[in-house]
Amino acid sequence: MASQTEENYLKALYSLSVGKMEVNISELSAALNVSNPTVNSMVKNLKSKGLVKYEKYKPISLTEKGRKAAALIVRKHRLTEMFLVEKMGFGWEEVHEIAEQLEHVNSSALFERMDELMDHPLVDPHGSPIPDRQGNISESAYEPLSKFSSGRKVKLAALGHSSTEFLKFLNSRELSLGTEIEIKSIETYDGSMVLSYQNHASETFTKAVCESLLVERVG
Amino acid sequence: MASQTEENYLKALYSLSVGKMEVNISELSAALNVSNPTVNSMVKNLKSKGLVKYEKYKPISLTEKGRKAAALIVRKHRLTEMFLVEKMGFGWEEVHEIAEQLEHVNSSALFERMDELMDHPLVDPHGSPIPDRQGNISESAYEPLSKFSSGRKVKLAALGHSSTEFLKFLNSRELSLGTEIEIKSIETYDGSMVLSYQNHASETFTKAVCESLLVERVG
DNA sequence: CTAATATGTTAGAGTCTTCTAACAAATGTT
DNA sequence: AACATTTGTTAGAAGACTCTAACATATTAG
Ligand SMILES: [Mn+2]
Ligand SMILES: [Mn+2]
Ligand SMILES: [Mn+2]
Ligand SMILES: [Mn+2]
Repeated sequence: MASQTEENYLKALYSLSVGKMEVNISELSAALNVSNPTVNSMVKNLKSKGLVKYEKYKPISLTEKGRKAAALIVRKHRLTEMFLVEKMGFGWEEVHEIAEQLEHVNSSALFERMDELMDHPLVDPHGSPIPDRQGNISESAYEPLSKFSSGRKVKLAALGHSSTEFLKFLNSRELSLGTEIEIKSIETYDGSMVLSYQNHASETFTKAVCESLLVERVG
Repeated sequence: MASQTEENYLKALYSLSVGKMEVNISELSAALNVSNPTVNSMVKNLKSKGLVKYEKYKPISLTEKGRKAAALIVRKHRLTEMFLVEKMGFGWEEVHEIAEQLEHVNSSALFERMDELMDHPLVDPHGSPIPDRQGNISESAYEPLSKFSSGRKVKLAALGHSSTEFLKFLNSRELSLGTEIEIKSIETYDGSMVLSYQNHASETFTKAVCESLLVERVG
């Protein structure tokens, strides 16, 4: 059984590994808000437990065992977030901090019950996929809105990141997952996009925002 | 903010203080499954934080601050147990271990939402009262079934203790909170009672069991 | 009241997680 | 290539929580 601290290291390593296959000591210390020497010693510890691959001065990667362990924590995190939104009425911007704690609860019964009560959801409230009981995850193939051109109709499917500030910003624009969006025009100077959706005829979003809006084609 | 470990000490101290006003080092170490010296040093630590009163070789008691802190953890524990039973379909014998972990989650929003979703329940699934937001608790005045005499009609209101084994035993006899019970007869030799309730015309319970069945008079 | 027993305390140490200071290796820049 | 910068490692220490062994005090029994 990994400690709560070890679990947080595994999960951070897992998130940082998306796309890339290897992670630096410094990236991990930044993500976890601890010093480099702290990460260095914890990585040695995780190596001794067969959870990470690591050689002095080389980047770190998860072993298959470590990847699975991390995915199962992510599963608990995302099931919790979805449960808080779907069954307890929280907003999508309120759930991450709570899930950060609940993900360490040791009770398969609790998370299996959440899963059942929600009819086995496939994604969390931010559109990120929920790993299955075996730790397998179907990485979603959505593309950033910024990749599309004027006139295109798309549907908001997920977010590139889910900071509270970003989520509150989207709330203020009444933009939520599943919303159908039409690209009215694109400003060539700074890449900002003018969008139309629901009862918003014309809302402008910066390029940075549009890169974090992951969408799928519609129609 | 008290650590999870400190919270468990406070809560144990709180439970052991019911009735009595003071608690021994040894009682506490037995309850928490740690050694006497461990408790000794933790008690000094809690004293330094103003949570307990303690002098060398004397029994321990909670300060008002400590009592309130403990009651608020008990509140989270019992709200969680009730939520797991009422909203997630767990049995009353399954929830204690999960609540033992969830009670340490730092999120007033989570527990307030549970409270709201259940319409501010007054007791947990074992009939124990839930302290209010201020840490006030209304100690219930139920009496053990063993105190009553033959012919008396009562209603099961709470349990003297809630070990998994006891709860499973009550499940096997289809006895749950709220059940109306009539005392058919009492065996003078060993104090065992023959009870009638619901579709059980005649069930015998030992004195020990009847002392843990807390009831209120009916009719 | 003394002796035996039970209970509580101190000392010293170990694990886990973290830090800072100092040093070493790798990388980037002229 | 030589120097400067970034990145990673080692050493040493601290705090939180736990233990065992040894000692001290309090309680109980004769
Ligand atoms: Mn999250
Ligand atoms: Mn976490
Ligand atoms: Mn309980
Ligand atoms: Mn607990």
